[in-house]
Amino acid sequence: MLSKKTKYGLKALTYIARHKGDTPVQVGEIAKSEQIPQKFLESILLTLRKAGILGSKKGKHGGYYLRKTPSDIKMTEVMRVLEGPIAMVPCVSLNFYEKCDDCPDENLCSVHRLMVQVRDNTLYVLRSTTLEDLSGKKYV
Amino acid sequence: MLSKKTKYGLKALTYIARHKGDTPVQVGEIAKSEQIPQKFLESILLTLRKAGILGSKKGKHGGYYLRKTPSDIKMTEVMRVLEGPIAMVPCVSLNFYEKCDDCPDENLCSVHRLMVQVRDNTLYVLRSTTLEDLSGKKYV
DNA sequence: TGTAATTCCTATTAAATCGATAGGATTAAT
DNA sequence: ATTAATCCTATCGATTTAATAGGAATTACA
Repeated sequence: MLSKKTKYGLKALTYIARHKGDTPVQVGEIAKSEQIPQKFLESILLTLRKAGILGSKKGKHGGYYLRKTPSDIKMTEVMRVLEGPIAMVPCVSLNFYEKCDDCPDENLCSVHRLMVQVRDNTLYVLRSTTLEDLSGKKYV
Repeated sequence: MLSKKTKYGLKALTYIARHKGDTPVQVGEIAKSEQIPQKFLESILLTLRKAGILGSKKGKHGGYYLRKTPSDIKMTEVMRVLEGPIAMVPCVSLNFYEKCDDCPDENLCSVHRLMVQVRDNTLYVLRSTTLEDLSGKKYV
């Protein structure tokens, strides 16, 4: 299940990507427009900034902006920052690998092999989708 | 993240599918072999039985057996019973659909559209994989 | 220079979920 | 009867999630 954190984060990124002009976008504006609790959104954007996806300007007339052009922001990156591992089990995770306590041999584990398939298919989608795709009106 | 419930359930189903002979398989045997807490596994197999995937025989020499041949047990079915919706958000779920409170129009929601893609790819894998695939030695 | 507006940071909380355990009721074979 | 198994309900502790609270730091601008 996708966490609200990730959902809100994706919506906020989309909002910022659609924003015209070179002024940063304020949390309050996004929160209001997307119906997201402002304080919660603050912490999410902070996470995205620390991950290098967003930049920020403090003080009056401050706000957030993208550090890269939307077509360079892949969904794999965003999902890993907000949601964590893309794999459904740590033992098939590329970026957050962990061995299972139980499984003596991963290659013989039926669950492992199934989850590799799921991971590969999910990765394909997330790698080939960028923020530009999300923020466009059309979506193929 | 895949719950332990689902992971244990898949391992147990695989174990039962590999079992030779027409005697039912006992919880204790599976628990021991797969390193699963027995009481926890009991409740999982009960769930699978109520969902019609497993049958059971009570009393001495009792146990669990498959209600269908392994090649007829799709991963979509098992996952929905144990893990719940396959979709990452309720608003793109085929079997557990729920409208989002926020989103006024799903077709305009960037998250919705991304999650449809993820769902379709995951569904493809889970639909085309059966318990027979899991329990076979080889896996393509 | 002061005030308002904004991001930044840490801590806390309420609720939900997860993983597991407990204890016995029921059923069937011998 | 006795034994061995599934069946059922309830509970518990730990973790995670979603959100809130309160204020510190920074900046624009009158």
